[in-house]
Amino acid sequence: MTEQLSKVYDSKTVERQVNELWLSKSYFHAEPSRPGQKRKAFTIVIPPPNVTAALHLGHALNNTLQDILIRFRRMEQYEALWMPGTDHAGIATQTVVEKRILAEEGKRRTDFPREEFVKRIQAWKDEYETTILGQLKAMGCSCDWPRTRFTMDEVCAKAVRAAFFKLFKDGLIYRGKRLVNWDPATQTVLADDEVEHETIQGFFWYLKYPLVEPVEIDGRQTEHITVATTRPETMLGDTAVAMNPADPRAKYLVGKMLRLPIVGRIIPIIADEHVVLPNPQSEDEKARFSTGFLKVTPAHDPDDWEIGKRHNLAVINIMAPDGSISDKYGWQDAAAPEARNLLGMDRFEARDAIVEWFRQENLLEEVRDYAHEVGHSYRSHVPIEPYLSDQWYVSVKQPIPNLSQKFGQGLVEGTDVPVNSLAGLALKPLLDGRLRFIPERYAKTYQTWLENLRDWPISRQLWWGHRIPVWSKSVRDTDTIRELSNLSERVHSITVDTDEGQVAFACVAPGNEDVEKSLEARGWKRDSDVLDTWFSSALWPFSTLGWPEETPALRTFYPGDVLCTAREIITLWVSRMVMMGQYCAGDIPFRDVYIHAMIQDGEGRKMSKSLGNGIDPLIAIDSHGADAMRFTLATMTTDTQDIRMPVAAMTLPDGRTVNTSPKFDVGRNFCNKLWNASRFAMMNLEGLDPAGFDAAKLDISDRWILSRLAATRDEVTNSLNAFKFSEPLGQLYHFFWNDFCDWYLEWVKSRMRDDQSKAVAQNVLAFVLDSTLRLLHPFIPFITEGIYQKLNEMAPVRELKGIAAADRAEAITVAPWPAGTRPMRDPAVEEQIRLVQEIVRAIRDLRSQYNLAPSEKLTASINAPKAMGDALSANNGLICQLAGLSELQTAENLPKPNNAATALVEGAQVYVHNVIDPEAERARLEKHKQEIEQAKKAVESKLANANFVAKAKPEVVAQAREKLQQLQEQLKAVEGHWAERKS
RNA sequence: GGGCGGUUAGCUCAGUUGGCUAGAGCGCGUGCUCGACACGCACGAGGUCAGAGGUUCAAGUCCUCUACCGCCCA
Repeated sequence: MTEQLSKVYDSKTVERQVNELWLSKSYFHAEPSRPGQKRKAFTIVIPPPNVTAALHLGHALNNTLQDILIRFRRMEQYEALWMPGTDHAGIATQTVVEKRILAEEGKRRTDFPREEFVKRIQAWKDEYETTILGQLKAMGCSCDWPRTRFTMDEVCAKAVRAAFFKLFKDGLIYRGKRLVNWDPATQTVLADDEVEHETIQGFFWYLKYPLVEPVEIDGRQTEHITVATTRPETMLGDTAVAMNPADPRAKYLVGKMLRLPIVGRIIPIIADEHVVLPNPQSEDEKARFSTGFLKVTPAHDPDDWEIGKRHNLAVINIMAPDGSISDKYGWQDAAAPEARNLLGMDRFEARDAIVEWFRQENLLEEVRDYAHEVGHSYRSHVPIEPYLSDQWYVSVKQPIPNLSQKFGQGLVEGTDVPVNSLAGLALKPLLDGRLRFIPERYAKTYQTWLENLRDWPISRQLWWGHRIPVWSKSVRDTDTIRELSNLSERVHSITVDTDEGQVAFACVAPGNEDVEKSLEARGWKRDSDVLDTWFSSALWPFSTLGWPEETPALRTFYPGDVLCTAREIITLWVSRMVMMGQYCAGDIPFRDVYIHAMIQDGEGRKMSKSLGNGIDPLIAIDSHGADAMRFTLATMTTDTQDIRMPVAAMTLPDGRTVNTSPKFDVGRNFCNKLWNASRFAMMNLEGLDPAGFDAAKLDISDRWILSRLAATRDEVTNSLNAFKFSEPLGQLYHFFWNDFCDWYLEWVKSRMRDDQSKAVAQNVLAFVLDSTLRLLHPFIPFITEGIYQKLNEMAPVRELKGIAAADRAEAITVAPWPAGTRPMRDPAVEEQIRLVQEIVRAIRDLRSQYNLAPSEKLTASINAPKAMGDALSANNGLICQLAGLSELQTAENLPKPNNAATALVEGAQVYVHNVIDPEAERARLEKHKQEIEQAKKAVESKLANANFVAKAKPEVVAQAREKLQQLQEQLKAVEGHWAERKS
């Protein structure tokens, strides 16, 4: 005899054993040679977690959902590839390591040579990559582990070089002087999406600027105009003051000159429609705060930059890269002592000093409280400084002529986005319906972003990342151009006018280290910046498969199928993958984008380190088990935006206090139930003989559970196809716990003691258990595999001869998804059992109401109409078994015995005999009567409404009539009994 | 400022195209230690579906407005 399942479900043991099995057998490996006529490929690429830190619960959710999808498809016999890996996360990782080294060693990045510092980050990456991959395995993620990639490994680096070169050659990469989002703390540029907007309680300062010559306005001598600003320190770089031409004062003032305080610079008053007209009564806050005069600082404000371009204003940068006031970066008229005093001050110090100066000079007219949005670095959290800087850009709306044949040309309808521009390549598939968001509403985020897309700044002043493969040299050196001319295929170059004259920039194609060396030997300098992290992330779906090489993996698994991610990176990441997928690999990288919810704590706050409300997946796995965690996460995944997960502290044996959630109990309880039900089933499978099965001998409970199984199988399959997660789990929960455990297993117990019925029951039991495990496997893979392995020992063949063939597998993870079993569906049987269940519940209710011990066998009878009575009589045994009856009689017009308690079930009256508590019975009947009367009144008034009868669908009216009749009968019965009791 | 989501039982959430007396899990109450499971079994209590108005024979569901909570973008 084989050993049974252990009595207690121990998640840790099962998870360890099962993981060993899976990994030793390489079940998750996807082989490019296998897909063909019969077998199709199915691909999901993991959103590569950042190597900055260990995974949190959001990752657990994200990866659980991906695993459910990939396991489902693998069981559906797709060649399913889940590509794993991690992301170097440039700025984020570098910042984390910088902070740690500063805290532990008191050293800054600049204290290290570049190579050495990068090595330190590499070490951090190695540590966290190991942690992360370990976490994913602990969660049960069925990734193709040997394929694991890292965005900076050799394979990905090659793709980055190839993609960059292609863009450069197509003229899509350019160097531009632009106002960028500058983070003075980390001293790097941030993309628009990396800027977080926070509302700040700040001030509007009203500064008076003197006119060079006083001006008479409507008879009044005017010596000053007043500008309002939230950032007074930028006034040092003002090169004009603008006013709206519609302002009545404009005709007197436009063209006049001002003397800029502190600096003494003479600047003009210009007319620009961008300026908001003052209006104290306006709804618009800006109009209420406006003076009508806008100081224009082109070097330090994006709007002013635009105004400056329109009016050809000078651009004066007054700050050093660290955000301090400086005359070394473009400010040349800092001669006045007041101005020189400010040099070297931090921007916020300078703000205070300048406001103070205005106050002392009586030029500070007013200070008003003002709440406004200020951009902050998502990394260092300091306010962003708009800053003038040379950066590399990718042109996103420029038509790419060599793609017009494949992708067409002209504009995407209703936009200024050319079809064959990068933005167009990403936008068009959505509009064509080839790219789909689930839930659909997120398509709008994607679409709007692409329609309003600005060029993508891709250089970052960091050390950790893909170094930009561009070398430069001044053209004044006469050799420069000649040096390039014989390298045409391996190098592409452009010439740019810079402050230092003409400079040649050469991009070297990948795999030409010799060229790089020879250029450097001749004085060419490699760009010291690295690429935006999202550049390599954008290539992830194909760089991981070996692009630009035409590898078998790339041919088989690209384009992929599903991307599963959070909504916050729809713009940053999803759109860029589509863009680059189209541009580099010629097709969209996936068809379906599933956007899942964000996990919040019980109060609806984001989980974060600073709030201390995060949950470590490994802690949840430790406290409840990986399957329990997955079950709970999946069951909470509906298509809402947020998931609330109450957080509770827990003390570990070692005394540490950590967070977990009572929500995981739901999953743990389910797993425990599954374990025990399986254990019970297997205890009864000894001597199972598939050959002895005879479909003709199925009893009604068998036919019922098979029908329910078939229905559940179809529902779950449909739900998963539609990217539902909570729904299929709910269906399985109900089927397994309510149908299978509460009813079928209870009924099967007695049949197991009877040799006549045992053979059939055993076969059905084994079959249903097997199918149930398979349906549950994508959600809770460990426990289902553990039980399946045992089932393979105990009952190697699970088939129902003539109904369902055996399709065994050595592991459930590679077992086929249960086949459609439509012939097993039997609505008539389901209806009969439903009725049986109603009767059983009614009797249990009476038992409970009259405090009859569960062990006490009762006698009952049922007065039911002929058809119903016949059905019930046929199932007498089932009712007696689960209602605890020793005797049950069912017939039409059966009189009510004395001392019986009554329950009404549809058209039938159920009598439980020898219950002697007339008082309680009368109260019950009274209550019942009221309920029925109330329901009856509702239906009656509906039917009394002529409009309802005339306009509602006929079947609805018929239904109402039927209902009324039933209620009338019930009322009659109840009234009869009630009267009886009363007498 | 623009966009999106939410508000249903004490809690966390379901509720398809409008149609039986609005469901589940947890929690709560009562009773169960009968040979799988107390992480369990049975039964039960608990809801003016945020508010107002409208469409309709019929509204949790569709429309309008309001309030509150939250997210994304500028």
